[in-house]
Amino acid sequence: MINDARVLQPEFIPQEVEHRNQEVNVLSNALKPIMDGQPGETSLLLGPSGAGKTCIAQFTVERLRENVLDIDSQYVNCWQDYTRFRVLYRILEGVGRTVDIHRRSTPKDELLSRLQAYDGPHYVVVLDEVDQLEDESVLYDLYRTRGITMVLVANREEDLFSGFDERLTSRLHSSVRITFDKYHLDELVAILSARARWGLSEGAIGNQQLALIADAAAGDARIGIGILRNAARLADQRSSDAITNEILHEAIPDGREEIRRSTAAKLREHQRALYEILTERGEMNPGDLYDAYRERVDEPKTKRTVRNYLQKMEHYRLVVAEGEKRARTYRPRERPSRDG
DNA sequence: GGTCCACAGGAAAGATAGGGTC
DNA sequence: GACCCTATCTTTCCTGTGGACC
Repeated sequence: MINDARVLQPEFIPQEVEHRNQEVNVLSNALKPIMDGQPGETSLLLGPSGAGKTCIAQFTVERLRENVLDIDSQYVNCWQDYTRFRVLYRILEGVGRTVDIHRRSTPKDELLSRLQAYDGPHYVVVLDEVDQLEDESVLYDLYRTRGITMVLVANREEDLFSGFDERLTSRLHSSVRITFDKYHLDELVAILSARARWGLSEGAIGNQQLALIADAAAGDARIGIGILRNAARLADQRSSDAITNEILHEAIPDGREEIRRSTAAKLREHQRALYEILTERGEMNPGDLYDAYRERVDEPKTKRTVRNYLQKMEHYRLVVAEGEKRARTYRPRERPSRDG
């Protein structure tokens, strides 16, 4: 059933992309000056989750690397590397300059100085989920660093710029913007069909089943690929030659839920306790939530720390905070539905 | 309108932990 | 091993805000 499991992984970068030629062309043009030894234009990729932003950014940079001999590139997920130190560290890592940098004994200014002293080939840095950065000043520093071209990936422009200071906003306003829409049903079917062709044995899945997955994914390619992966795994476990409708009905809820589960799995003990309380009880006010949290854990953190945790979980898109001041409530973010 | 209370979130200080130096 | 440096996490203190109650 599964010939190549890599193509069903979310981080897989395909050799060819479906239905995003225009976006690839715009980004390629923004990066084109690099081919002549000039810096590329800062690019901003915007759009909803699963619309192909990350994939297109990495695909285009890879294609550039095939055409330019002297070029370095690095992908940084700001969701995981959200501090200034970690972003700079990850970028230096991309050019092998972290050998003697230690997490807790190297001042972050040293990291920036080292990056500014970089005199190697032109360096393209893809900063994914850039709206999750704790300290956006690192973007300004990177903007001013010679030899670095930034490709920024975010969901919503308003959310991104709301946290930036004027200096940075005015710089980024002149960047190349590429907006991604959700995939249409037939586009998603084509993407899934390609993945099935590359990763599964012939005849493993039919068009009707692909359409079912695409319909359930509601325009989100990550969810669609997740469902396909789950379905293939289930079929494999049952020694079935093909993914049937029956298998799909089992795989669809799991595929939708998988992204949230993997995010929740990264939470620390106290954060997870809060998240579990909210998923068990639904919407709660901060006081009740804190009381329940205190009962659940052995050594509870202070209210202020819990507020920080909740803020972080809101950023992770696990929790929704509604209302202000005394009217504030928290609830777990609903499962993605077909209605979006 | 005044007061109380619950809440958010900023600032600063303290605690913690990893690594370097002597 | 003691001490220093640093990033990161946590706590404490504080201000501002808005709803509830009188």
